[in-house]
Amino acid sequence: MIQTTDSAKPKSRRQAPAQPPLASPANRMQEIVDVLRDRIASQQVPPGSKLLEQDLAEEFSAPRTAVREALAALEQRGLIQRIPNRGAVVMRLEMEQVFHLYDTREVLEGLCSRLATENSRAESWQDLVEMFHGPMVGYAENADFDAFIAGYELFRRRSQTAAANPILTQMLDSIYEKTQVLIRRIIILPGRAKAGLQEHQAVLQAMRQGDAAAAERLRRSNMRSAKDCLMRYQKYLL
Amino acid sequence: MIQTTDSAKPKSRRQAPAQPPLASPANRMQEIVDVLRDRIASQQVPPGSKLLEQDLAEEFSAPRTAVREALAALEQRGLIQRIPNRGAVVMRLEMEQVFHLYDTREVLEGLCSRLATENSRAESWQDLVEMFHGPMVGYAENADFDAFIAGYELFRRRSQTAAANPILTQMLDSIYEKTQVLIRRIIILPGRAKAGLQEHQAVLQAMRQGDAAAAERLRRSNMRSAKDCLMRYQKYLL
DNA sequence: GTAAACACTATTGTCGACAAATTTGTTTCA
DNA sequence: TGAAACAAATTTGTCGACAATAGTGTTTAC
Repeated sequence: MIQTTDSAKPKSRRQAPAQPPLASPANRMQEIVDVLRDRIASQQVPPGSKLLEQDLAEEFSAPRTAVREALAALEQRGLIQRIPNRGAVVMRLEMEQVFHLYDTREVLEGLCSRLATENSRAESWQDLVEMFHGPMVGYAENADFDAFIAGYELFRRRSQTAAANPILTQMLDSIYEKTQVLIRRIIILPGRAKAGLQEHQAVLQAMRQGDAAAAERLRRSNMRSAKDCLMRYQKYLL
Repeated sequence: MIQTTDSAKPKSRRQAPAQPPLASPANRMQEIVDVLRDRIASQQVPPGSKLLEQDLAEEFSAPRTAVREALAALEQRGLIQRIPNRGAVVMRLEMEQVFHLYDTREVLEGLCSRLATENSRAESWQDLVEMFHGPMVGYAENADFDAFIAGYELFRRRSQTAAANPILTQMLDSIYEKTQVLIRRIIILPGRAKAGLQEHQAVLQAMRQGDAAAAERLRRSNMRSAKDCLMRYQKYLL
């Protein structure tokens, strides 16, 4: 009933293909998940929207079963809510939940910055330091929020990659995909872009000096500051 | 195609049943997930075991589709690995991954202790303080590891409840269900039970005094200490 | 005219049959 | 004897049909 498959090859048999396909035919579902995830994160489909299995099946020209699996996956990720016999709606995030997300994100981002600093040569952050003291300053002053946010994202990606912790990455991603849309609303709040810029500069300086503890502390205070801003202006946001 | 369902009741219709059933008929699958989760976490089914859909379907007397959904859920939780056309095997955790789990857990547990302290009256921790200075001392000395671990779990549960952060709870749980089996191996390492006891006493003292920052710091150093112990003896563990 | 009872439609949930792929067993050939 | 080629059985993947449930519109009774 339960057999542990300790990989021992008693006989030389036909060996498995070096490249387990897993690309084209099998996971038609994963594509549906990804597309819906993006739509939800970017609010192309607004919170509260109903997701009809039939419609999605036609749109992706996939059987309803595949759509169903995709919806199950999105439910587990907390992006949609499914009520038995009533269907799936895009999760609506309450302010309280946003605060919970930010509290959690604070410590995870701190860890991410610390690990990234510990695992990299200090000089490897030089280009980001220059970016945040050069172009990013202009973006903030000119209110070019798209470019500004793109800078943030680059910093995030680089940090996550350097941190090299898949569990951490997964958890941070699961937070991002829920709060992504908030960034654009926070950044336009009075003084927030400038404050965020300075805080990022401070974090990067610590990383550039190889001071992992300081990087963690500063990144946390950065997140905390963003949350404070959010709390102060919450009436204008949701 | 996309209609936001703003809950407005234009007419007084038959209203939905006060208790959305969601208990008996609908989620036959959830039970399968829970059972399998427990078996995997407790290593009743060892890492590397193959999980056959047919067998599980018969055991739970459920259609194979339900089992399939359950397996998809377990895969997303990172408890099993599914290879297309080849089936599902219980995930085997490498030492490297364990370290990643512990790094992440460190900051999350720290947050948990801090929030728990902030949200509760300081006196509410009195009973746990007494437990960790009373019975738990005996369990550690007599090597009654079952009782000792039960004490740990009580502390965890109380902390999580007091922290009142669902996102945090979910993430910590997803770590627990992967490392649960390790606790029993760490606790028997030379000096670990005693060290763990003292560290918990310190955390609880901070919580008892309402010092949230200290609670976070001490809990983190507790986790770090457990990880160090794990690293030192890793040869004897995996 | 309002509200309950009924019928109809739309949508989700369940299930088994069939197809595709992999593994296992057997035979064949050097 | 051993490895390749073939055949059989097991296992996973896909799909559409049917059942069950919730939502909507209509009728009926008071």
